[in-house]
Amino acid sequence: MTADTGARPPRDFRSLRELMISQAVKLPKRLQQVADFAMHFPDEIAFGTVASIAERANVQPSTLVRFSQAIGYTGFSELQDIFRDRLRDRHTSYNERLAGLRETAHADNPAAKLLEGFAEAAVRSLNSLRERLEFDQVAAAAHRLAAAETIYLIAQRRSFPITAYMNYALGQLGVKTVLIGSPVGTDSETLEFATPRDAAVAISFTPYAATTLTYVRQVAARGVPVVAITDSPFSPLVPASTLWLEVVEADFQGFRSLSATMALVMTLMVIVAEIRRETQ
Amino acid sequence: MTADTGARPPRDFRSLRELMISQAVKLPKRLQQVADFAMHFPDEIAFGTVASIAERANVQPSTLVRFSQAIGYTGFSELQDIFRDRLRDRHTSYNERLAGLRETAHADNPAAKLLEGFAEAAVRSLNSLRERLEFDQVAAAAHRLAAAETIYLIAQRRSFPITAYMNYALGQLGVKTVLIGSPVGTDSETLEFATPRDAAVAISFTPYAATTLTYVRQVAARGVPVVAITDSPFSPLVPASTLWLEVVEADFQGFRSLSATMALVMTLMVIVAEIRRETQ
DNA sequence: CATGAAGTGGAATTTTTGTTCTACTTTGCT
DNA sequence: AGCAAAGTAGAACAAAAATTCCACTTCATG
Repeated sequence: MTADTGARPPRDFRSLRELMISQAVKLPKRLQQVADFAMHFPDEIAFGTVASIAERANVQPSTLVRFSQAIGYTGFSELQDIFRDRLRDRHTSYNERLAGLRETAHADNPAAKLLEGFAEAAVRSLNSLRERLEFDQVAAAAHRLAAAETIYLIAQRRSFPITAYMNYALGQLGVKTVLIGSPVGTDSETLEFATPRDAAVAISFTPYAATTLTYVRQVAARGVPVVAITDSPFSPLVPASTLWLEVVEADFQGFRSLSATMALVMTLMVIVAEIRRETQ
Repeated sequence: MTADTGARPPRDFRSLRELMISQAVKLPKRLQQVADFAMHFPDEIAFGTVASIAERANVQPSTLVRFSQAIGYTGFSELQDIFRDRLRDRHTSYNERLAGLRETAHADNPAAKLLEGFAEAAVRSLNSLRERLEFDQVAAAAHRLAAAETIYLIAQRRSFPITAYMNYALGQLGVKTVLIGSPVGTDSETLEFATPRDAAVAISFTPYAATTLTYVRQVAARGVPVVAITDSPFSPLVPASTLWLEVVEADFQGFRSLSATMALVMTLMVIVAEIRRETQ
């Protein structure tokens, strides 16, 4: 064993990078060459094989293993994991570090840990939405909804709060809505009043609530345009709807965030209100 | 060979995604399951091994290979390359893209700007909560609620979705709740059943809904412990409640985020459930 | 410049991984 | 209901990978 300090090796890319740059451990020529290569082409380390990387770095395969061990890992694969994690949840890495800092601060406080988890899941969901949302579809959905006389809001269980909020907010904006999911149990009858001049918004995530799907099919059969908000192209809502938007919420401890969906419907509602104002 | 169209398979992630969504090739159940998984956890495909992915997706290793071949690749590795390439050129420019894409590409896109605003407000709210929340108070609140026979949930207007969510989630956790704010108009009578052995959660932000305050005073007068969630020490809810938690939500275009409050109540609910489990 | 320790290259070995094959199950059709 | 076709699970196999090992080279030191 060469430069092994006995200390534990870095668990994340950031500190591994620090270590390599600082040269706290003086590495022999070939190993230093590997370090340089790794900092220069981190993706190569993440995706390559020992053989392929060795070739590109003009080094023997065994050198890569020795390098990994010199830093303190048991083998090359462990080192590679660090490089892969870095690419895994690209946008979470920053937040995770923040979380790590906080965790040490309130290490023994379960409430702090939980809040951190939920907040982190929410932020992750929001970032993924920012990156992946198809804004054309949002605009198309908004036009559909703006043209509707009445907007029927369909959601059950954990998605119900979203439609409850839409019901309130759209009311404030002067848009006529009907909130499905009332405890009165007359939802199906209520939906019989919907016409093709109206529209519906349906929200459902895995595992898709059966009644939501039933209602969507009911109104779709009546020719009512349906905007679905769901979490996968393979959601049963997709084939039943006119138009759909994808939101994937991260979860923590089995509780799925609602933040991204909330942000999406807020966006949608504001655009609907704007179109209404323009076309009046 | 199954659904192989003979056509050449996609060379980049984007078109592969399209293909899977469009269902141009109708896939059998297990292969569809793989497609679903791949779209949900693309990173898993990029870094995992056939065995590890198969396990996570609840599928046999051979299914992954058949899936790849059904799309037109010669084997799994070719498919995996697509997923890896996607991460390769993403990360390098992620920060630039974040800054650049949003401002240049969507410069004229109102939907993107709105979403950006709402997402940003949500993140800001969450961060402020993380920094400022008094975790001791959360623990105290959780103990009060855990000791309650029934938890009454009081909120109106824009806060109602929060209690609607709590009603659902606490139900899942086996905690008995009563959701105030039903359209039936019998809320005040319902609250007459509350006793000091119960508890209430009241949520209200500026401008404080009058009925929420009325209800809080009503139950407080009956000796029911009240946990208030509000946005200022000067909120009228504070003097009327046993215990209060502060959440300040940022807003954008007049729409206040609900993300921080959501994260807070999730935290609270999990702790309540934990205490219940321990003391039973 | 002799000598031991550290470093290195390349082949040998072991482990992991992707792929193929076959018996069995499900599905769709008459 | 019966039968062919399509789909699937799981083990067997082949390929490719990581790791180890050992002979050889370089370097520092007295």
